[in-house]
Amino acid sequence: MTQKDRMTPTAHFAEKLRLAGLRPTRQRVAIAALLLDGRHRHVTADSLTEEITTAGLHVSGGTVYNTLNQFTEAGLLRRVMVHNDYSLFDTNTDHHHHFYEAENDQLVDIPHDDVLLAQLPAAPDGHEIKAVDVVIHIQSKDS
Amino acid sequence: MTQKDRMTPTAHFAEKLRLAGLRPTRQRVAIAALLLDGRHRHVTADSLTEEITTAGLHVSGGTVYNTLNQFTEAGLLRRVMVHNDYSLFDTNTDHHHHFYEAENDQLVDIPHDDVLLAQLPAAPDGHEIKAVDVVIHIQSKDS
DNA sequence: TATCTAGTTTAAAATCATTCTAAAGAGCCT
DNA sequence: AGGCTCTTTAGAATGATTTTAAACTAGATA
Repeated sequence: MTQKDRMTPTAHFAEKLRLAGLRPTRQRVAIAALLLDGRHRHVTADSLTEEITTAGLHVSGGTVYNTLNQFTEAGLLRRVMVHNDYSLFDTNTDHHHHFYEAENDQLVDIPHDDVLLAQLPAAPDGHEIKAVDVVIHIQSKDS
Repeated sequence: MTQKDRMTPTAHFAEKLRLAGLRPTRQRVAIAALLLDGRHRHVTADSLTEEITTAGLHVSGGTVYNTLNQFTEAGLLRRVMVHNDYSLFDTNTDHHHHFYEAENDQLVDIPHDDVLLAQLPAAPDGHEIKAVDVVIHIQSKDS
């Protein structure tokens, strides 16, 4: 039985935040409990606010944005770039890619191994590769 | 000597727009002359407005946005998705990828052949692949 | 446990890229 | 030239995100 198993859910997420260098405030722990439970999904500031409300809680709009940015910065979330309308965050931080259907603004994960990058260019002088994002744009066959 | 060689620059771009299904208005021809001359680069609504001004012309803000969107829709430009701050357009519509350095908001083209996608997943049912975008995020080694 | 302080949260205002509006203008067909 | 539709215009509106300044709190210290 690990330490984690003995912790209350709150203590578990508080610890996770501390490890990520973030002070475990009430708001951050609440959001972590919603987003970092291992379920993989895509959220927006709006959808997260909705979840918070549904959970019977309240976190100000500014804090929702700040938290999403801080979690991303800390590597607890991943920002997905497919359009410029609003920010999308992925609770799956493992290396994987995405299908994106613009017409319905649908984002679907692609398992890591389904894309094989056989050859990559060297990073420009003085730079190193931080991440490789592959977005496959798709559309309905009949559209 | 081709037809194109005999045309005035304006007639050449007007023709290009017509072929793309866009009525060659004064504003669209002017923007086409700036962006579609074969030079590969990345522009924003702002940088384009600046170019227009430098050329001694004036096009309203709304029209700059509309034109950028219409050109993209028509396949004369390509939208590049690397951040959510503002829209970026690539005058190179050939298939190629990008390096992106977030720290300095630097976007660099990667020649088509420098990335080899050896394996791609099948598109979800009823869908087909429209485009595959690869963005390689880089950072300075010392940062 | 009371106190302190830096980091946080808050609601509201501010920002800023982009889109929309209604009126004036311009391709282009006859 | 006349007319019809598509465009352009300046300015207002939108909407996501950030900023503000004041109130609050986690965590360290006494």
